[in-house]
Amino acid sequence: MTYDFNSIEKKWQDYWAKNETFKASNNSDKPKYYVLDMFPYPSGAGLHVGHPLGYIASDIYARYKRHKGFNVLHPQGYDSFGLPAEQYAIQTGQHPAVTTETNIKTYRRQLDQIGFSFDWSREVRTSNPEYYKWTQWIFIQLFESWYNNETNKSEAIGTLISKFEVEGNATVNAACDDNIEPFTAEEWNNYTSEEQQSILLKYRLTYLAETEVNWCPALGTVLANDEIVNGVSERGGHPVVRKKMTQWSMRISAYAERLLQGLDTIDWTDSLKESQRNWIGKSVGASVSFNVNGYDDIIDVFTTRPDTIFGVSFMTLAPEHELVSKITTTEQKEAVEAYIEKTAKRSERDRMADVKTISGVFTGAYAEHPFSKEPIPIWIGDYVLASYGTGAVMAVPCGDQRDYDFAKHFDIAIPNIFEGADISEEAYASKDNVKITNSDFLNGMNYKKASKLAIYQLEQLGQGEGKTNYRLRDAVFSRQRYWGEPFPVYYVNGMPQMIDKAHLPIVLPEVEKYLPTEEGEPPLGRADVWAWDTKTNTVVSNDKINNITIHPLELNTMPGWAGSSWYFFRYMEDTINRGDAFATEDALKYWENVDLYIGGSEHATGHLLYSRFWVKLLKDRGFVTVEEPFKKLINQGMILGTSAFVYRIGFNVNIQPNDSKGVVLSKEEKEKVEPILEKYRFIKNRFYSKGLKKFFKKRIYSDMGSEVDENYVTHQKKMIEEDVENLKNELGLALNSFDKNYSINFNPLQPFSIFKTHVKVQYVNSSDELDIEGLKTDGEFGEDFKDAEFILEDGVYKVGRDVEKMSKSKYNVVNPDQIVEDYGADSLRLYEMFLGPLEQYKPWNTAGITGVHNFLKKLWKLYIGDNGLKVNNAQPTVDNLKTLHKTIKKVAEDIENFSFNTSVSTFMIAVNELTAQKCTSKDILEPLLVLISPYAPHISEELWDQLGNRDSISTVQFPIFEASHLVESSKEYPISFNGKMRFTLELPMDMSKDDIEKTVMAHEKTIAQLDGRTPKKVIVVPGKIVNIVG
RNA sequence: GCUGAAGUGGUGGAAUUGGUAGACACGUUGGACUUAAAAUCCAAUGUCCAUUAGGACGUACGGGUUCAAGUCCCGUCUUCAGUACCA
Repeated sequence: MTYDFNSIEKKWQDYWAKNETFKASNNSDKPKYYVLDMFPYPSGAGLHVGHPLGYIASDIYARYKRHKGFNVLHPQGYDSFGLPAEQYAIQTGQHPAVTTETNIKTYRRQLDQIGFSFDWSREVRTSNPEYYKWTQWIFIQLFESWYNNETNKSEAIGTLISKFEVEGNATVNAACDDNIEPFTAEEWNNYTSEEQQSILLKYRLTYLAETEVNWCPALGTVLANDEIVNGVSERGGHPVVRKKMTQWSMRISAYAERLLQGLDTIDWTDSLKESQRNWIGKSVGASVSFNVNGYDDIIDVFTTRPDTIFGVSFMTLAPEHELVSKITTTEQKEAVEAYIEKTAKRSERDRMADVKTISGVFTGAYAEHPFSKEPIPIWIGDYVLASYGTGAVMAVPCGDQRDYDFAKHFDIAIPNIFEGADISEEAYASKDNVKITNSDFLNGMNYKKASKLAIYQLEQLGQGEGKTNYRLRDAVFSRQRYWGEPFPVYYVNGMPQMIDKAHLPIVLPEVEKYLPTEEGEPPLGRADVWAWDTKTNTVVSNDKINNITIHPLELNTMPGWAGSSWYFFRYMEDTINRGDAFATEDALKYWENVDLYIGGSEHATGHLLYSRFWVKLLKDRGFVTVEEPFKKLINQGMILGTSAFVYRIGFNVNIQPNDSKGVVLSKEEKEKVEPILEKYRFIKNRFYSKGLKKFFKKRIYSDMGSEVDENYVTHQKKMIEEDVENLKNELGLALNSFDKNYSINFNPLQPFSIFKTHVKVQYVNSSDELDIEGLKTDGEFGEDFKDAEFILEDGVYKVGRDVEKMSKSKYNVVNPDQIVEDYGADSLRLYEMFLGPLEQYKPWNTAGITGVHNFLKKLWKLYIGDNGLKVNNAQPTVDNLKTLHKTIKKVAEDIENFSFNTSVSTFMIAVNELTAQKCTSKDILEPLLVLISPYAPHISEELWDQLGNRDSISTVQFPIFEASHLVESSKEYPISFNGKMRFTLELPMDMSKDDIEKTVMAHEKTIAQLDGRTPKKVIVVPGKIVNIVG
């Protein structure tokens, strides 16, 4: 019997599905363990070998935990709202729900064939109305909440209204908009309903506000900060501009401190926590108010260095600052306006890219120093960002490099307030090891003391206070897209109203086209049936809108992160109970939160921050009991593709007039010559093998002279002679017809250009040799290679290789389907783990899979011989037991440490040893299968079955390690001389230090090594090493 | 610039508290089996010197601590990732 992996894997996958082997129970005596993968977006391209990496790791862990006696929840689902399906819909007119369904089918088939132990009965899809009903419900909860800074948690909006009714807003300490006017209880009670609603919006955790958003014209939508990379959109790389729009926002900033503090309670990687800390960007300092001379206005600034208050020599406002136009003097008006116009034109991207250029204008106005009462000139400059802090800074050039550069550039005074600091070249930016001077009452103090006192004195003046600032901005929540969750919102007189929970879900309407309307409204603006009837509580036709009982519905949809911010709770609930709640109290109580979460690090500041925010809100409002969604998180590294390249060349030719005057070609002449030059600049149809590339690095053979070796010249000559001749002939013909004399010159430094083109990795074997015929007949490349000529080296065409991200456009994608068919899912699983540490980025190389595949064949042969099962009840030998228990120990440690690559090696060693030992003992081979089963479940189930077991191996107890089997009676001691190992010597384990020394010193090899010298010292570490010094 | 991670054979990688560097694989070379191929099995494989015995060098680079350093300390370089006028 041979190892027929295809039928074995099919058999067990069917068995697991039929018996619901991995269905989790919400009622169990066993301890719970929740293992979760970041759920995939089902793209049209299907899975490539990089995708399952994390799933395999989490599956091994889940299966291990089952062996360890845990009730394991290991679900999977789809993040099925998203841009690609919508883009596809725009192009083809196909409904995104249809393509999404097709893609999910492909994903499911691909996932199933890898043998994951998912509980599919709990699947979720964010685009299913029964799911997004609850996303809409959570949105309503956010709307119905405000953040009370006194209790440091969110409360129902009703508690805020009660306060307003009794005390007004003076005593309320809430996370809210900063432009709220104070009002009394009486005023509140006299406001119209609309005025009240408008005020409440400024307190709600999700609110409608006109915000500056990142508008991406190419995508026709708004993007969140984390969806922009280097000033362009993450998807597609389109430019992004600032634009004011009325949008739903999430008041995540209310949770900044708790999001920061919470990081200390969770087991995530340091780099991930650091990313979130940076994103939250807490800075502690003070706010200081400067009076503007001649006006009633004040300028508030935030500073982290209140101790340097006496070092202020100017102030800088962002060009967008609201006071600029008011305080600018007539003399400076023109310059200021010109500057504002100039900076407004510069895109955010330009401003970010160009950090070096210093620019700014004096407004002519002065502020008053709070202590010295000296006048301080007020400047504007675009190095101050309107969106951070108050959009104004107190500039302390001696202590801040940007202020320093600005002062130097505009020749503003740089007073030194640091004792003994040299500020002739740059600012002294460090807080440490320096005392304040020239600063009145702060003289002689260090940073800490001076800051404290400065804040105290500012408070006495009523011109400042201690303050903490966060970089974290509120998150824009509206998207001008079709394929996302509709908001459960309609508008009465422009004021948003929530639809009652009882009427959810509000289902995405049908539209004819998935594009924005001609008026620039989002795609939902095209829906004909998209109005809310408050009498019948149904969605009705738009033409019925009367703005009395029937109102327009919200046209935006929610962003991608809405559905993914809470899906981990949905899995906790069995499908049957999902109607009444997003998850029942019992389910939430039992599963609590995710014990292990595995996914990519690209979600560091998006999904992983927003989920934490929503969970904290749900906790505050009493819907869940946990403060954090993911206890432990591991980032799997990306599997990279090894791209293959073929090479083409071209000539860099110049045409020069023979007279020295350097007359250029006339227009007509140029027209004649250009096409010829173009033809040879890139010789399209000829491909050179990689090794021949080097012959094109240097000069053309004809002007090489004798300095170059024979080989070089002959090679190059052979290959390009014809081309050069043709080029010269064709050009010569053209040039001869001209009046002037021209000559053809190859660019002396770089006569050739080398071009590389991606080719499909499928046509390249493990020795980098290209299957030319396969490539030529590949339809996908069209005519590109059909008539091409391939110049070989040593009889073959060698491609160049480079490691890049796996992507369809780079032709380096490896599909797992083919691998599963050729080697089996168990081989794929083992190999993905064997590649290297989970967290690391690593290139894929299919050739190596034969190693793990051979291992599985050897494993099979250990159990099954030509005449069937070899396993018997033989008494295990000491060596058998040693091998087994060594393996148990190592594998258990590896899994706990997520070091899956090393356990695969351990299995190989174990099987190699047991094969050599000719082990047939069931007592050894049965537990070995349990060890291997999390990694290679199909073969393990099959052999387990053949050993006569009736039930699945999946919940069999993990073998128990017994140290007694590893106790050695002797040790192969390395004997080193001056730290260098020279030979080994087997000595009894219980031999004393002195005896070891005596035995070693008496050994002939020691004597030979020493060659008559007397050692200075002999180090003996029993059980470890002997080192002879001297 | 800042923050974080990393740098080990031809390749992926191993070495858990400082104690035999290169486990386990891939690849390569040679051999066995076969009419042949595939599959399988055996052997060699860090570099250099040497017929052998053996020796020298060797974990990015330069120093240091130690009987002993891939591992600890100081400095430098390179790569990758994140972030960036954040006051």
